[in-house]
Amino acid sequence: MPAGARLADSSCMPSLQVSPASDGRPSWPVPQPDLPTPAAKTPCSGGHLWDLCLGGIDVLRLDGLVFARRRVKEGQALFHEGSAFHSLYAVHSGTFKSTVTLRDGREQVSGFHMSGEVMGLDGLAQGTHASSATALEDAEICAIPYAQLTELAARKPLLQNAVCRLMSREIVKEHGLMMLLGRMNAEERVAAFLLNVSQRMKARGYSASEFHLRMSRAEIGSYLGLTLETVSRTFSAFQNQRLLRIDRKHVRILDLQALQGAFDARVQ
Amino acid sequence: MPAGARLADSSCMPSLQVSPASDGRPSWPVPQPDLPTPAAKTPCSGGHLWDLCLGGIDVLRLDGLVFARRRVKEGQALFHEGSAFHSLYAVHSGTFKSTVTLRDGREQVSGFHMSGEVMGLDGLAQGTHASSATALEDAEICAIPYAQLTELAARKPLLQNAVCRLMSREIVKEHGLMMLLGRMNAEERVAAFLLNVSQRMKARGYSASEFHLRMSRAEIGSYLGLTLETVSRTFSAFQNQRLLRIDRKHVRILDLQALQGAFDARVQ
DNA sequence: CGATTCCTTGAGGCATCTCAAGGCAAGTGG
DNA sequence: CCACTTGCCTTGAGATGCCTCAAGGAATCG
Repeated sequence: MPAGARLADSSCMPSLQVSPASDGRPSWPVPQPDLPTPAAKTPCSGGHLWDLCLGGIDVLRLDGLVFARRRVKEGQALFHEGSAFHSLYAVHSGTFKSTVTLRDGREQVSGFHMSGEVMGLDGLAQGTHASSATALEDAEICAIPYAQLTELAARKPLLQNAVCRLMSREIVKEHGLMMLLGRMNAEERVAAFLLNVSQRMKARGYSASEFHLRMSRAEIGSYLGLTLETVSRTFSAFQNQRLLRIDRKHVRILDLQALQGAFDARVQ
Repeated sequence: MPAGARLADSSCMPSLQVSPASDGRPSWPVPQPDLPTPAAKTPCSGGHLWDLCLGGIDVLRLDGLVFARRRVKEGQALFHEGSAFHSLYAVHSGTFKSTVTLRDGREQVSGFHMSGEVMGLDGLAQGTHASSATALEDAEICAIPYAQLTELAARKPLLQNAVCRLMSREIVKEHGLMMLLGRMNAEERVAAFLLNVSQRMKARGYSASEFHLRMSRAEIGSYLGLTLETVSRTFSAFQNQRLLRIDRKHVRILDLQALQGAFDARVQ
C-alpha cells in the first residue's frame, strides 16, 4: 500500500501532515520565533510563547498577563492522564512527551513537544487530562489557567480565535500521524519522524541537519507504531545508505533530499 | 505488542479512546439525543444538533439562529480537501466519511460521521479544509458559517467553550485512533470498529446489536489501516467464532461481551 | 568496578499484504 | 427475459516486513 504523505513544517505541529497540493509546502507562514533559551527568568509574560504558536498574534501581551513559570526535571511528569484539567501548558524550554497508559501498564507515546508548543489541549473535552506529559530533559513551562484564558478570551475575540486555530492544528497534526500509522512502512515512518524533528529544530533557530534526539529508540518506536529494534535497524539502514550519521542520540542528516525521497519510495 | 485500549462511547466521537481507568467507562455523560429522523424540514434551528454534540448546551437555540440546511446525495462531496474553509457542518441525517488524498491519488479514510456530529473542524488551522467529506448515503447537513459562529461566540462565552470542547474531543478521539493504528492487531481493530459503530447507533436510538454498515470493506480497511481482504477475513473469523452474523453490510452482533474481549485478547 | 540502561544486530516466526480467482447482487441494454 | 457488465465481497496461496526472542556491546552512574 503505497503512501504519499508528505512532511509539512508548521510552528506547533510535532507531527506530520498530508498536503493536498503536490509540492507539499505548507500554506501558512512559519513564524520566526525568539531563540529557545529564555532571556528572562521571571514568570512568563505570554508574548514569547504565543508568538510562536498562535501565529504571532500578540493578544496576551496586550493585557500584560503573567503566567506561572515552572521547572520540570527530566523524567518528571507535568500532569498525569486522568488528573483534573485546569491549565494549558506552553513549553518554554526543553522537550516533553505525551503518553497514554494502556490497561496493562504499557505506555504509548502520542506526541513530542518542543519549546513554544502547547500541551494539554486534550483535557478540555472531559475536564481531565487524556494523556500524561513527561519531561525528556530539564524543562520550563508556563501554566496558563484555562479559567483565566476563557475569561480573557471573552474580551479578546482574537485570542479565542487563536486558541481554536491552535486546537484545529492539533487535529490536523493527528490526521497526519494517522496517515503515517495506517499507510507507511518502517522506513517512511522513521524518515518522516527525522524530517519533522529537523524542521522543528530549524524553526527554532537550530541546525536542521544536525541535532540531538531527546527521546529513546523505544519512545520513537512507540510514537511511530514500531518496536525499538525496528527503529534501530532503520537508523542503521539509513546510515548504510549514507543518508545520515547517527551516534547514539546525535543525528546528522547528510542527504535531506534522499531522506525526503524515502517517503515517496513506495509511491512507485 | 499487546493492546489495552478500550472502546469508550461518546456523543461525537467516531473513533476510539483509551481510558485511563481500568474499567474503561467514559467519565463524561452520554447525552440522550433526539431521534435521528428530523421532525422539521425547515432549515436547522440549531438546537437539535448541538444538543447532541455540545453536551446539551442550549446556546444556539437561545438566539434563534437559523442555519442553512442542505441535501447531499450519496457519493457527493460536501467539501474538498484544500478548498477554502467557511463553515462547520453538522450532520443532520445520513453518514459521511472524511478522507485525505495521498499524492498518488489514493485516499485514506480518517473518520466516519453520523447524525449530530460536526465536520470541518480541521479547516480552521489553515483556512482550508484538511480533508474531504463525502456522503456514504443520501444525507442532510446544516452549514454553520464560522464567521457567524465566531461573532455569536463573542457574546456567548458558553458557546465558545462548547466549541472548544468539541475540538478537544476530536483530539482525544484521534488519540484513540492512533492507539488503534499503532498497537492493535487486525482482530482488535475490527472489533473496536464494530463496537464503536454499535455504540453510536445505540446513542441514536437504534439497535446496538443489529445495524447496517454504510461503508465498504475498503473504506473500513482504509480507516483501520488494513487491506479490504483482511477486513473481510476478520469478519469471517468473527462469524466462525459465533461473535456475529454478517451479510454484506448487515451486521448482527451475537456476543457483544466476547467482541469486547477481542480487545483484551492480547493483554493476556 | 559492577550494575544499569540503552542500543545494536542476528535468526526465526508469523500476521498481514499481495496477487489472483471466483461468487453474488444489482444494473444495463438488447 | 436473458446476456453481459460492473461493483463489491470472499477466499486461497505465497511473499514479506515487522515482531519476538536472544545475545552482546557501549555509555553512564553509583
